[in-house]
Amino acid sequence: MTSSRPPGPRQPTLEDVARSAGVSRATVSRVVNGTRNVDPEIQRIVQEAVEATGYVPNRAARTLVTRRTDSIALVFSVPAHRTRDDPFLGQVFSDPFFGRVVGGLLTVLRPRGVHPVLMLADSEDARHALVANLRQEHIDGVALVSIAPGDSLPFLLTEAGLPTVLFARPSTAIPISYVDVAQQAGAKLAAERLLARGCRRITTIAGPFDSPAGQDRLAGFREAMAEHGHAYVPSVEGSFTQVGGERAMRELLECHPDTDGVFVANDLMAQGALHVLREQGRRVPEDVAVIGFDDSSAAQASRPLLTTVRQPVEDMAAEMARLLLALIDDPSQDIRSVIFKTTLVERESA
Amino acid sequence: MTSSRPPGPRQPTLEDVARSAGVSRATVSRVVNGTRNVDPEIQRIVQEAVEATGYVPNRAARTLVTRRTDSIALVFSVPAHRTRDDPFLGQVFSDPFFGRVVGGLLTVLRPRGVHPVLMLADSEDARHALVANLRQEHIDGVALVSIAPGDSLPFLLTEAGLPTVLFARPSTAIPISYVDVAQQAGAKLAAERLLARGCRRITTIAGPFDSPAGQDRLAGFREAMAEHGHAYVPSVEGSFTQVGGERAMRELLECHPDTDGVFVANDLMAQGALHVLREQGRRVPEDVAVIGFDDSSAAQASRPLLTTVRQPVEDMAAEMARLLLALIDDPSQDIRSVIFKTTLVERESA
DNA sequence: CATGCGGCGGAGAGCGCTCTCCGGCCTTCG
DNA sequence: CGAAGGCCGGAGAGCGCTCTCCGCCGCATG
Repeated sequence: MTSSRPPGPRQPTLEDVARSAGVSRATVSRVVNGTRNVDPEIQRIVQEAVEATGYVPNRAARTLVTRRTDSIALVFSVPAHRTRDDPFLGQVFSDPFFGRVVGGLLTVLRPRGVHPVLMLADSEDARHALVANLRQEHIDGVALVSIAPGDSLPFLLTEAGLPTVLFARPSTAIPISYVDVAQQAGAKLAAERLLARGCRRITTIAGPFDSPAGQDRLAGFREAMAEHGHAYVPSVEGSFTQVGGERAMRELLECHPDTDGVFVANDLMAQGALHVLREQGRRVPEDVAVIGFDDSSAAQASRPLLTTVRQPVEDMAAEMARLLLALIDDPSQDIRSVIFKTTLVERESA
Repeated sequence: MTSSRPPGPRQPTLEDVARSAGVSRATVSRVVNGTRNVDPEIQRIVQEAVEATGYVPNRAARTLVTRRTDSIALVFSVPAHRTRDDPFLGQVFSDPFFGRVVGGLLTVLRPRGVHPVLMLADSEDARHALVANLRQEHIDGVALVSIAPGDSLPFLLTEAGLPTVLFARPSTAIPISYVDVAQQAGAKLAAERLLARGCRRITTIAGPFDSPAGQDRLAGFREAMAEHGHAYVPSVEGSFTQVGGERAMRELLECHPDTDGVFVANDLMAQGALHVLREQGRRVPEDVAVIGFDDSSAAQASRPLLTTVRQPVEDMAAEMARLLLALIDDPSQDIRSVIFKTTLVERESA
């Protein structure tokens, strides 16, 4: 562990630039950071010296004094136990959702020169290690995507005083900033669409009951249905995975063979549901209309193309980044939540 | 930019621990890093002092002297222009492949306490900025996934003397370490499978001709077919995306309506191909057998389930991490390549 | 008993940067 | 014409850590 880099051609330092430009270190620093008025002529000279020497500031040195790293942690907090439907660690990341979050974050982070450091919290140990890690001040803040029910991380992080923003409402009420979509309103869009199509025997495949998204979508859907006189909507819980959706759809068809419309709480499950419907000879949307949630890539990969409630994941992630950067700039800032609107993307399945 | 953190309760430093334990800074450092023999009794005392004070080493300070960051860059280098089939930045990341690489890397990186910093190089400017960035010594090495044809980054990185490992063979010969699969052997598996099934009018949807993977899979497939007396295999170039696969499949069916077996150079395209085949009333595998490549999540999301050539992406990524860490430990090391075997995953489509 | 040597703790010099403080100069105003 | 104030560059003190060097001590060896 004591390996230092071979001496080699040492990187130029501020000192070198200063000497080359015939000014003091402080002045070079000021020019490089644009931090105070510096005589234009001197500025030019310094710029040239920087070019000539090929100087790049050393981040560690800068961080040591500013206590700023210009890095944030992008943490995915996931359940410790793999479920039947999701046996692999890899699965967490093979969900396209993951990539969309990253993409959205980067649109905001890159122009500001902030780098995301990827971290995975998949056990209670990992969560604590992570907090210790973050206390090493090698990160300015945390963008947390938690899909672990009853996750302790939001709490641990706020407790540690780390600027944190969540993707999606925390499952227990905690004073913490987050971005989310209007889940219930989204579910309502789905309900209205199904009703407008003339569906009368409507059922739903819900997300896990221990996830806020699962709860909200189900609640929103039921409420909207109730408003239209449908007092009761049969539902089956699924695990937000494709095979979970298949299993749920089978169960639903068994108990409610006359189903003519299904709201499925996410696209992955909806994709599974479509497979089962086809397998059982039901035409979609003629016999059974299907609406998903997310508008993920699965929605366009499925046949028929999935009508779904669009969640603007990239925009949400971008906003998460903005909130986080603001919070880092001023930690005393009030916590905030930003709720995004959903839209119904009408394709073929409903 | 001049925001310092409010003073607050300062983090304990080595100095604090040393004082509390009644020893010198150096000794505490030695205990914390396990770097030299220290009297067991003193070791114990120091440990306790560390616990008592809640000390965590400051990474920036450590990095400043060791020139080690314990972070690597995970760089995705992608084409500047979006293609018709892939118009969005987000798409790069919504490919499940991305997540699988991350998952594999983490299995090796985490136990070693190394963090991946996510970076995206999507333009020539971005690539140069990235190199400058890396020269700030805020990263020990680079794991590069390049899907940009003729990418300059592998060259720029080696030139800059940064420890680098590629995922997949570089498109131009460059002295650089990489991991890859035996693409041609994989394509051969597909060929043999199709032939064994009795397919006689075999065609293929190739990947982009300017990507090594695209070339190799096509070459390997053709060679294997030739070995079995099939001198010529009609092929259409696709873009490695689902709609690219659809387009290619349509074209293929138009020119070669008697096709009874198709090797598709990746699963995403194969998924598109399956849709087109169904749409045109061809049964899979009875009328047309289809084999994909990758064994990505798309293979299991499609119906019929896709028979495909498995690429052990997670294992490859893990090996990439191992190679990189070794290279970082000893930069004078010879460059190496590790080639993984493919296997045929037999499902329903062939 | 003198000498050598290995083991182990302490002292202190940086790593490269930022930032406060100071002082010189120029401008401005009484 | 003198004092006050503003602007801008330089000096220098750290930030928290590692690591080399030094010196002490205890033991083995001649």
